[in-house]
Amino acid sequence: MSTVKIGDRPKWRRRKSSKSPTQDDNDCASLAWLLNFRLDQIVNVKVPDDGPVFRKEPKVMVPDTPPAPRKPPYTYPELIERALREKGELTVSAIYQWISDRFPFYKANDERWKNSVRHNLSINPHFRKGARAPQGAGHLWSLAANAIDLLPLRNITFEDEGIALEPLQEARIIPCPKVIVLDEAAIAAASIIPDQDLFTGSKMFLNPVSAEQVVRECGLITTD
DNA sequence: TTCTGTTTAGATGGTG
DNA sequence: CACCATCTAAACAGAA
Repeated sequence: MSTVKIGDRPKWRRRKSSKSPTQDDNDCASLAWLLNFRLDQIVNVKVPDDGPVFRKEPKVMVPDTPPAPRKPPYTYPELIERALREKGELTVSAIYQWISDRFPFYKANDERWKNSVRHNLSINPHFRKGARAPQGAGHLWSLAANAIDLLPLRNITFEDEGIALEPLQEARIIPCPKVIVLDEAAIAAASIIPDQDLFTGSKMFLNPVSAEQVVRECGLITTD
């Protein structure tokens, strides 16, 4: 498990641009370099991180700011999953709201964790994008039919954190059309079956595992 | 313009 | 050490 991040220390790192360098990037007058600049890497001085600032006097260290809320021990997929199990289906902004309401660590005006939430919604097959939201921007997100409960896998619960949770309702499951489920199975199968041609449907299996078998073995659900 | 959604890339920590 | 899961950052496109 990763243990970093928000609030631990700033990351003055910027991703290398995938674009070719522009004139501005090479221009000495550009201030873009400043974003990467850390004084403490150039000279031997201590640059305080973003954490609470401590006064030197009195002898007892007193934080100037109240202690920052501790990062909850849940991953983003776990947080999103719980929100969706509790509410059925939510827009992205409602997921933000659900998380920041329950976990002060995730401040409503912090863009960083929200980016991660969107990232997880996009890449995690646990989550399905449904119809457009009736009002507001974006779509309604819900749990995929084959989504399993993530938290029990780690033997933790939200109650461990003293978080007041509403009773779970039967999550609204977006039924996956069989073709989509089989696509996922085909992808899974492709990872264990060398030389399978997904496009031509070639049957040159080195290991005779069919997509249907993967569906069965992996517990994927088909909806006819 | 802002928000949403997708994608890519890199960092980090755990595990075998 | 390699691999994996996760987190974070960022670029970018499309919709409202």
